[in-house]
Amino acid sequence: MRDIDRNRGPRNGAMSMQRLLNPRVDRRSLDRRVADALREEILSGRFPPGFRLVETWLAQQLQVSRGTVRAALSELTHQGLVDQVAYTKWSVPDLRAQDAWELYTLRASLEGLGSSLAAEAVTPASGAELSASFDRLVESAAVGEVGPAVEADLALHKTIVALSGHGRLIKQYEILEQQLRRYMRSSNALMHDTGEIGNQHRPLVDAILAGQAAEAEALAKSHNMTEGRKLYTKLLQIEQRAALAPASPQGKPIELRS
Amino acid sequence: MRDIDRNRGPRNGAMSMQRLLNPRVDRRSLDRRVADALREEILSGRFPPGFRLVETWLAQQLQVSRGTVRAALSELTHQGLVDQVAYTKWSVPDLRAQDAWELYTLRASLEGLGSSLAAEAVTPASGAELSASFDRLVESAAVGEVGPAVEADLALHKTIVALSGHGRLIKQYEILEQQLRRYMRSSNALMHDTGEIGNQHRPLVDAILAGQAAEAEALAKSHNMTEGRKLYTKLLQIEQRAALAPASPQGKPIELRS
DNA sequence: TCGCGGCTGATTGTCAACAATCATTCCTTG
DNA sequence: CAAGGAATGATTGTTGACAATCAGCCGCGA
Repeated sequence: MRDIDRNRGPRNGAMSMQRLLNPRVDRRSLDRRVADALREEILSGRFPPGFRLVETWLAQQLQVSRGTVRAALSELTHQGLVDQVAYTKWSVPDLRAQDAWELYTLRASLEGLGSSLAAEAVTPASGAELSASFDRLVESAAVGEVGPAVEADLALHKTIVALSGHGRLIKQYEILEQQLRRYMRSSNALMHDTGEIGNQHRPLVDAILAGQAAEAEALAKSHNMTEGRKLYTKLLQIEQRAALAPASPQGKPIELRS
Repeated sequence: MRDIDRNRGPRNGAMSMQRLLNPRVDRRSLDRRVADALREEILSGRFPPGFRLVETWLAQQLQVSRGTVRAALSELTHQGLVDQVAYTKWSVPDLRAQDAWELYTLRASLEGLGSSLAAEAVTPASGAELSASFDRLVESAAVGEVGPAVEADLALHKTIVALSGHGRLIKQYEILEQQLRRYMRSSNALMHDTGEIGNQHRPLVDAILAGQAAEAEALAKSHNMTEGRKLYTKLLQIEQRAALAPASPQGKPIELRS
C-alpha cells in the first residue's frame, strides 16, 4: 500500500475548463481517497478476511491522520467491506457461505428490477450501449482468460442496471457488486468455461432490447439464482470441510499460526 | 432539539447483570446517539427538506464536538437522510416525486424477496409472530387514527421482511423504511380509509403462512406498487403545480418566504 | 453594462492531543 | 487449583485548534 497523493493540482486559475468538464477530478476529500485505497486492498485480498484494521497503523502507512482513516473505515463499513466492533476493533469480514447466499439472492432481486425497468425504458441509444457491453463480454470470453471475462461479466450486469435510471437501485447495486467481487476472487476456480458466457447472457440482453419487461425480469432472476447457487454450494462445502478440522470448533474462521 | 445525554451509567461494577442481558444499553458511541437525534429531527419534519445542517451550529445545540456531529452526518448521508456537497454544505434532501417512485419500486422488489423467503421458511413460531403483527394492524385500524395505523402498517411489513432471515435485506429495508416515512408524513392526507387496511394485507399474510412463496412474492409486489403509484401521482401533481408558479423555474423546490 | 479577478466571511476538511474503553495478564483469595 | 478482580497496555472515541475550500460580494476595466 502506497501513500495517498496529497497534491491537488495547481492552485492558480489554470485548468478552469477541465474543472468544469470534470469538476470532481481533484476535489475528492482525503478520506474518500483513503477509502478507495483501503477498498482496493480489501478487494484484492491483500487485506484478507479477518484482517485487523488498526487505525494508527493505517494512518502511518498512508501518511494521514487517524481521524481521516476513521472516516474512511466508517464509509467502508456502510458498504459492507469492513466490520466494526465498537470501542474494540475494525476488521475485514469473513467470507461465509451464508453471506454468499445473501448477496446472490439480493442481487437477483435488484437486477430483476433493473432489467424490468431497463426493458420498459429501452431506446435506440440505450440499446446500442447494452449491445456494446454485451459484445465486449463475448470478446473477452473468446480470449479465454478468466480475469477479464469476469470483469466484462460484471460490467454487463452493471450496464443493465444503469439503464434503469433508478438512482437508489444503481447505488445499492454497486455496493453489492463490490462485496460480490470479494467472493468471486476468493474462489475464482468456479468460473465456468468462458465459451458459454455469451449464450448464458444473450436471452436476457435480447429481452431487454425487445422491451419485454416481465421476460427480462424473470431471466435476470433465474440467471443470478443459478449462478448464486453454484457459488453457495461450493463455499458451503469448503466451510463444512473446515468445520470438521479440529482447530475451528464453532465455525470460526481458521487462524494460520506461523 | 435537546441535549444528548452524556451520562453512560455507573462506572463501578453494579449493573453487570443488566449489561449482560443487554450489552449495548449504554455502550453506543456518542456519534451514533447524535445520529439518532438528528434522524428524529429530520423524520419528524422539524428539519424540513432543504434545511441546511451547519456543523458548528449542530455541535453547539447538542453540546458535542464538531467531529462527532460530522460522523453522525456522514452516517445519515449513507442512509439517504442527508445530502453532502463536499467542501460546501450538508442539507436535508428535497422530496421529489422521482424519489418516491424509486423508493416504492425498490421497496416492492425487496419486500417481494422478503415475502418469498419468509414463506419458504415459515414455522409455527414465526407464523404466530406474523399473525400477531397483523392483528395489531387490524386493531390500530379499527381505532381509526391515521398515525398509529400507519406505524402498524410499517411494522407489519418490517416483520415480514425480518422473517426472511436475510441480514442484508433486513438492513437495506430498514434504511428504505426511514426514507419512506419522510414521504408518508409529508403527505399523510393520502392515507386511505383505515377500514380497508386489514383486507388489503390479509392475502399476503395468508400466503406467507401457507408457505406459498411465489404467491406471497407476487402479492407483496403488487401491493407495494399500487400504494407507490398513488403516492407518486399525488406528489407529481404537487410538483407540476409548483412548477407552474413563477418563482421556481427549473423544478427547484419552493422556498417559503415569511 | 458585462465579465473577470481578487477579497472576505462562512463552512467544511484535517490534524494531533487527550479521554474512555476493552482484552489480557497476573495476582489474590477461597 | 479455580474464580474473581484489579493493574496494564493497546485501541478506539472525543475534542479543540488549524488549514483548505467555497459562495458571494465588490470593484476594476473593457
